[in-house]
Formats: sequence, structure tokens, C-alpha cells
Amino acid sequence: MGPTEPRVTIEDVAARAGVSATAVSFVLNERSGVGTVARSRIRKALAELKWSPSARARALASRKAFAIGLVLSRPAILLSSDLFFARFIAGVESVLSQRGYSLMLRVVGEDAQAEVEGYQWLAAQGRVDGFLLLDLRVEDPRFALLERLAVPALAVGLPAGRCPYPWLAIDDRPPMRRLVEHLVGLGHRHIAHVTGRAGFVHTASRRAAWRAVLEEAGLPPGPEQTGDFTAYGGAAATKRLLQSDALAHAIVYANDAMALGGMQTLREAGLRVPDDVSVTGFDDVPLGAYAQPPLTTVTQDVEAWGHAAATGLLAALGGASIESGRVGQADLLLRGSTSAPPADGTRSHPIPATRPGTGPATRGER
Amino acid sequence: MGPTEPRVTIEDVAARAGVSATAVSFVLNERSGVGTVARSRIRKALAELKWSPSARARALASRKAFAIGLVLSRPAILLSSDLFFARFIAGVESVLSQRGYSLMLRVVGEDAQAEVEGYQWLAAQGRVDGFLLLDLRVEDPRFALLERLAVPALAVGLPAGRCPYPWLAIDDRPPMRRLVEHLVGLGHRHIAHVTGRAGFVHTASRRAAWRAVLEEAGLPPGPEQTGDFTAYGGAAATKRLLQSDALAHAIVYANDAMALGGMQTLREAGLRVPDDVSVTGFDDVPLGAYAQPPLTTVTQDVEAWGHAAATGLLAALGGASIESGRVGQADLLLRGSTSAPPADGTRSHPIPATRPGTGPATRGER
DNA sequence: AACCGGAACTAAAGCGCTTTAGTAGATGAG
DNA sequence: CTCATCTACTAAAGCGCTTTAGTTCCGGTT
Repeated sequence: MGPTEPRVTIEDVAARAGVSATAVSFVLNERSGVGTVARSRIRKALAELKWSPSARARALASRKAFAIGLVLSRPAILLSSDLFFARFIAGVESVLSQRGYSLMLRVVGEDAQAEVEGYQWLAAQGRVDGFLLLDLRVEDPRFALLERLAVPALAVGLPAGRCPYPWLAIDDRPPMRRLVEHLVGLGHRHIAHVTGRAGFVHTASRRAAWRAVLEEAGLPPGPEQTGDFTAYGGAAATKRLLQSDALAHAIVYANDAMALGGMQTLREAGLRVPDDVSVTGFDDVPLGAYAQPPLTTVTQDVEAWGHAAATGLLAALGGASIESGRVGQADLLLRGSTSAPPADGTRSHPIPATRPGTGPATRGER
Repeated sequence: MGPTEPRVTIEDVAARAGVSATAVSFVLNERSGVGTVARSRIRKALAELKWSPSARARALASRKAFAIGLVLSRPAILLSSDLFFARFIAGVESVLSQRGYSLMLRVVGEDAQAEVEGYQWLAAQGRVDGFLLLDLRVEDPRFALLERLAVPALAVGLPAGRCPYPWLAIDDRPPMRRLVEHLVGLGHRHIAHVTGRAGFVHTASRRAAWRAVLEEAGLPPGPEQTGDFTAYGGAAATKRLLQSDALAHAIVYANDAMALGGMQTLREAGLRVPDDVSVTGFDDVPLGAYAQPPLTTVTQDVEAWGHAAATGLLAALGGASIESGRVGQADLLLRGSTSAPPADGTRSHPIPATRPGTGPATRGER
């Protein structure tokens, strides 16, 4: 690979500018103690040599990694079922890149032990200065873990219960309420809910918002099925809903993927959306706009969320005491999957439930 | 945050084991020169102190970052329109985590300048030992850039033209050919193609495969529209196809997102899939199975690809000369969106094209 | 008996920065 | 004029590892 040319170091820059390495370091880190003359000469030398400091040496000397960690414990299928991660990370990066930080990603699947090790490994080796905690769970074990490891962190979401770390979140309850209120306003009295995967705070908060609106509107508590945020899970939950004798002319899904899976199941059962059943999602996945009918859902400013989260974590790393709170905003996207309930508002499903296990047909060919 | 307890260092481990730090380092790095007795005492001390080496010090001393970089220049919308990234990264991580490496992610959007800086920054600061190059372009400017920076890399995909780096890819041409051959076998004679975003090698290779099969089958070259891998782009390309007077009873889309967007457009134009038009995708996004009709597509073993890519890059970093080639496998998923062409095989579209700009209706509410 | 080669082990010198502790010189107060 | 104070600047000591260059010891050769 050719002879290893000696790296340009801070000493070279200092020599060129006719000052000490300390002075260069001071300029680099924007510390005072360097006169204007020396400062500009150093700047010049920096530019001329195109030098950038070795992150390795910097990390060792300053006891900082200049990186933050993101450990993803979702199964792959959930990772990109929506734009959430891409958009969130884009928001995070917009902050990190201009602050000289970088993002260490760790994907650990669903194994709880692997998740613990993921955090421990990054923390123990000092590869990151702090963590962004995504997909908060109701009794989130990571809080205790990270406290034990004595690592800073910021929770991304509305913590349920005690949270030793600051948090920032787009509150999903108001838009969820407005979604359900919209259905109520259309005349719906039997509104079901397909929840997200158990244990996550956004599963709980969306469900709670749905229940609260029904209650406040004086409506009977609607039927409920547990989903898992996947299209498959949404389809399965919808089948269970159809098989039960519960009445529902609207189904509020905890996210778009499930809603789209559910819509297919309803279609297979001979039900029309929205004529027989109204359907709502949450997330605004791109394909929701191209579903038949287009899916009524909620869109959130996820980039802003990521931006705020990164800003907050860096501030916390800098010793600032940052204030937890809501960020960004969420808007309803009223599209074609919702309408008034069928005229005979009290009748049950016009068609009996489909047989379970009947997914979309797939023939595999080698 | 309490008094900063002094970090456990390699010296502490050495002292506990009654040996020198050098010996501990040797054991850690699996170098010879440590007797079995000393070795086991060191192992014991390691475990007792629960020590893990400081990645920072290790990186500085050994001139290695123990990290590889992934720079994503896709716009966010493309990042998670499919499971590709999540699955690929999961495959990569399965290798990195057990080899003590980590993944530095950089998301730079679509700005070419930002992309260059992304690579430069990670390389110049020595934050990574090498790069995985995703989304290869036809004349990929990153090859020259990285050569200039003298950084190892591995191309993930089939390079078009000169490639100074080893590459590993799932060849998408054979499955694409089989897809088109399947349509030909069903009796289709007018097969259109909606391409991916211009400039990417997988856009070119999929298009080439489609053309080759038509040619070999003695069929007229089908109409073609440029897409961009998004549902919106697929819908737009489909509208242009409908507006042109070209004949097509099957449309081969370069990916699922476009196919699903296209199917909605066809539906809006009053065309039935697959009765009037057959549709195929590529990627096997989860929602494709829940579309109406379920989408015929291609599924790839993306995890295996990620696994192979990471293994290959680490090998290259270790000085091995690794062999470029094909990895993983791709399978056809024949579902409901393809069937024999309409009986009157020569007639044009039964319905005139939709008016342009007519996307799915969306009312925004604050 | 002298010699050699190899294995086991270690002291010490970095890696390229940051930070501490200090010097020199300018400025202002008394 | 002296002393204290402040600013500009630097030498040198780390940060916690890896690696180099030895040293010691041992068994096998001649």
C-alpha cells in the first residue's frame, strides 16, 4: 500500500505557525489564552496543512469519545417498517456533524442479554459519551443499567414512571385523541383498537388516548386486540377482531403498518374500507398514501425530534442541566380510510370472520 | 455525579496477576509469548476485575479505530422504504460485535459535497479503519475519493466499470431475468419497465436484465420510464406510461415501493391488476404481501450480504487479499400481481390515462 | 564446556493529543 | 518604584494502551 507517510500532527501545525502545540490545541478547542496574532497564524497553518486532529488522540487525552451511542433492540422487521429511524437519525446527524460528534450504531436484535451487552460494551470501552434511548419501555430496564454504568443518556419518548434521565418527546397522545375524536365526530360509536407491541410506552400511551376519548364521549369501551407494530401482526389482530363477536365499525391501529395489514384482512373478509369499517394508522409511512383507500394517519416531525434529542444529549454531556419536555409536532392526515359508519349503525359485521392463518398467498420459487 | 473513581487499567490487571502490562496486552491480543501459567492467571485477573480495555487508548496505540464507517447519502425517504438497511446492518453487526468492532454511521442526505465531507471527516480523524460502500453508482466518485484518502473499503454491489476495491454483491440480474421470463412465460409480449433512480448500478443492472430478456425472447423493446425508487416516483412514472401511447400489459418496476405506487395509479386509471396489467416489484417489502393484489417480487438474503460484506472488509483490514464475488441468494416470490395478459393481447390500455398530478387525496389538519 | 536458539517475560518508548503548572511580560494600583 | 494582577504563551506530564528492544532462562548441540 505504499510507504506509510508520517501523519501530520499538531506539532507540525505548531511549528509552521511558530507557536507551541498547546496554542494550537487552545485554538482548536476555542479556549482563551491565545492572542489574535498567534490565533490567525495558527488558523492559517491549519488550513495550509489541511490538518484535522486525530480523534483517537483527542479521545484519549480528553477522556471523551466525541461520539454518542444508539442501541437498537428492535427486530429488523420493525426497524424500517416506517421512516422513523431514517428520519430520526437524519435529525440527529444534522446536529452531530456540525458539532464534531459521531454516531455509533449497535443493532442487537431482540435478545435482552444482547441488549445489555451492547450498552455495556460501548460504555465500558469508552466508545461513546452518552446514549440516546429509543423505544422506551414501560418499566425500562435500561435506566438502571445505565445508571450502574454511570453513563449519561437522554430518553427519546414520554417515560412511563420514574426516569433518571432527561427526556424529549413528541407527545403522541394529543394526535391520537384527535384521531379518535374525528371518528366520534363522524358518528362512530363502536371503535376498536389494535395496540402496538406490549411493553412499549407508545403502545400504552396510544391505547390510553383511545380509551380516554371513548370514555369522555360516553361511548362503550371498544374491543381491543394486541398487535406488534408489524403488518403481519395487524392482520392477525384484525382476524381475531373479526372472529370475536365484538362490534366495531372503526379500527384505530397503533401504527400504519398494522393498519395496512389490517385493511387487507378486512378486504379479504369482504368488508369495504371505509364504507363498512373505517381505519386509522399512525406514523405516515409513504405507502399509506398509496394504499386503497389512502390511509388516514398521523404525521410527526421526526427530524425535529432527532435534532432536539441530539442537541439535548450534547448539552447534557456539556454539563448543562437540560429540561425535559415535548418537542416537535404531530398532525392528522385525514385521507380516504375514514368515513361515517354504515347507515345501520348497530348491525355487526356484514360478513363472518375469515379463517385464521389465511395470509396473502405466496408461492416461493427457487 | 460523585467522585470520579479512577479507571481500572491494564496495570491493575497486570499487578493482580503478578505480571507486566505487556503480558496482559499479549493475552488480550492473542499474541504468543505468554506461558500457560501466566496466561491463566491473567485470564483470572481480567475476569475478577471485569476489565475491558479502553478503546480510546487502544485506538491510539495500535493506530486502528476498531470501527468501520457507513456513509448514507440517500434521502431519508429512500432509507427505509424497504428493509434493506435494517437487515443489511443487522448482518454487518453480527460480524462486528463478535470481532470487537463497531459501526460509525453518517447520514449526509443527498448533497454531494456533504457526502465527500462525510467520508473525509471520518477518515481524516481516524475514526474508522475502512468503509462499506453502499448504493454504488455507475461512475462512482467515491472510489477516487477514498483512494486519495488512502482508506480501505469494500464495495457492496456489482461495480459498473473500474473498481479499485474488492466487492461483494447479490447479483440482481438473474432474479430480474427470471421475473421477466416469468411474464414472458405467461404470454406477455408488451412488458414495460420503470427504472430506479438514474446513476445507480442497480438501476442499470435491473434495466439491462429486463431488456436482455425481451431481446432474447424476440419481443419488441418495451416502453420505459425513469423512476426514483419511491412510491411517489413509481406513481408518476406510471402516469407517464399511461399517457404515452405505448403498449404495456405488464410493468416491471425496479423496486417494490414504486410498484405499489404504480398499482395505485393503475387502479385510479380504472385498470385492474393483474387482469389488465401485471405488476412486479423487487425487494420484498413487508407491505407488498398485504397489497391488493399481493405483489410479485424478489426477496434477497440481505442479512447474509451484510454478514459477508463485514467479514470481507475486516479481512481486508487484516491485510488479506479478499476475493470479489457474488454472495447470498435471491428468490422469486410469485404472488397475485402477475397473470396472463388480457385475452385481446394487442389492444391498448382500455382506459385513457389519468390526468397528471392527481395523487391520492390528502387533507392536512393542523 | 561453551555455544546457540527459542520461549517467556518486561522496561521503556511511544501513539498524538489535552491539561496542568508555570514563566515572561505588560498593565495598573498604591 | 514596587507589587499584584492579568494575559499570552509554553514545557512537560499525562491519557491507557501497544510495540520494540531487550534480558533471562532453559534445553539441546557440538
